[in-house]
Amino acid sequence: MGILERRERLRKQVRTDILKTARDIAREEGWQAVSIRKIAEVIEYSPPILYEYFDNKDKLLETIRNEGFTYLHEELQKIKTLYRSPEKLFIEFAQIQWRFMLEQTEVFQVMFNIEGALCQSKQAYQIEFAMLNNHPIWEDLVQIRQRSAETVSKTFYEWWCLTYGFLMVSIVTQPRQNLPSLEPIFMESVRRFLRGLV
Amino acid sequence: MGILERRERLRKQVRTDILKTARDIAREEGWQAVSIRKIAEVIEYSPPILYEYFDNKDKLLETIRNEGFTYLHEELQKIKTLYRSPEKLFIEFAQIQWRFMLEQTEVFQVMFNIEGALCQSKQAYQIEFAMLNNHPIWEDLVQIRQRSAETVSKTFYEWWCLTYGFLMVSIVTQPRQNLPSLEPIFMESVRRFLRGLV
DNA sequence: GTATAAAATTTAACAGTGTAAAGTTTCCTC
DNA sequence: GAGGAAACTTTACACTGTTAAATTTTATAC
Repeated sequence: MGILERRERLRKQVRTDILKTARDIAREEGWQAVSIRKIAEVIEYSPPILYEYFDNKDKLLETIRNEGFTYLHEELQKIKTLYRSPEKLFIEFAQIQWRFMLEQTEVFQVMFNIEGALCQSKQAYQIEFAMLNNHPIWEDLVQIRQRSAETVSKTFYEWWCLTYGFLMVSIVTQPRQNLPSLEPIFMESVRRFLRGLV
Repeated sequence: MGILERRERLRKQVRTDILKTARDIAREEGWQAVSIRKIAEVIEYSPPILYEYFDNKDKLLETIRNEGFTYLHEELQKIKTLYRSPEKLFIEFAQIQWRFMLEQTEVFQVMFNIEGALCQSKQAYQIEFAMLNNHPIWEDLVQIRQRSAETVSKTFYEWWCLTYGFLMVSIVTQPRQNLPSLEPIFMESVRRFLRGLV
């Protein structure tokens, strides 16, 4: 009896449709324009159906946020096998972060609660910083800085703030067409930071 | 006839009351909880009265944002007379930025559209970056870096992103009670940046 | 002091929001 | 085909920003 499986497939499809629609509306009109009713209209269901898939709007955004962080972790894992030099790895990852912000701006906005995106749950950040010990980029940081674990932990936070902070400021304060011209400046900041570490 | 003047005084008072109330609610419950009706209730007027003072909610937030930037500019002007060394000046200003974020968190949130605060008008940023040429901190940056105007302009943007970016990331991702412990890390980032400039 | 004009303020309304409860339809099993 | 469960919709509530119309308060002229 493939009925249950078919139902399960459909459920999964609707779920991803909801997430995609939310991102689409956010991309077109900004997060302040994303409403349960609008999503429902696009996926051609009545609004309460969304609550069969997500407890509330906040959990929906939390899912998008988590998917964003997951994507970046995966990208980092990929390039970890390509670059042996820690410096190269950091620089490459900074480029990935920049591209991510440009191409999936609306996801980035949810990840850091900017520009009208608001996800009250801060669980993702706790996980992010709790991962410190087995964070994909962590061991490389140890390689560059031959210091105590605490020092490296601090440096990791500095790195986090430098990269994501630069992206946040840029996306919030700069008009879209300006962003590409700012990438070299971002990369120079990253390189300067890495140089300052030795 | 002091009638008109009394009216004008009262108008000014109500206006500042509106701004203060908005900040108060934001401080207590977050910006997503700030509504025209709630502000009206606190200042004991009916909601439409607020539109006699601000065109719309966005302009109200814009005012709070502008006051935030103005405050920081003034603080910078003050310390400019105290410190002759550019490095010292930058470090001191970074400390002022940190204090400002801690003590006027809700204003900082509006300034950078984070955590539910959303002011669509981006005029303040345009002004901020247009001021580049006569920005209070600008001339000191030239002193440290003996380079072309373009290079210094880039470095100014890097500085902006480093400081405000660090604050943004910290305020969004960290629980309140963690923030004080992060100030030294912030200051170290700032010092490392300045060291990297020479 | 009262009538009149102007200014100040409120009430009512519209179209939108997230979300819960109740009602309805569709589907699957026996 | 009947019974029951699953899927889905309708309705409702308490909010939101904002506008137009109605009302009250105030200041001036007689």
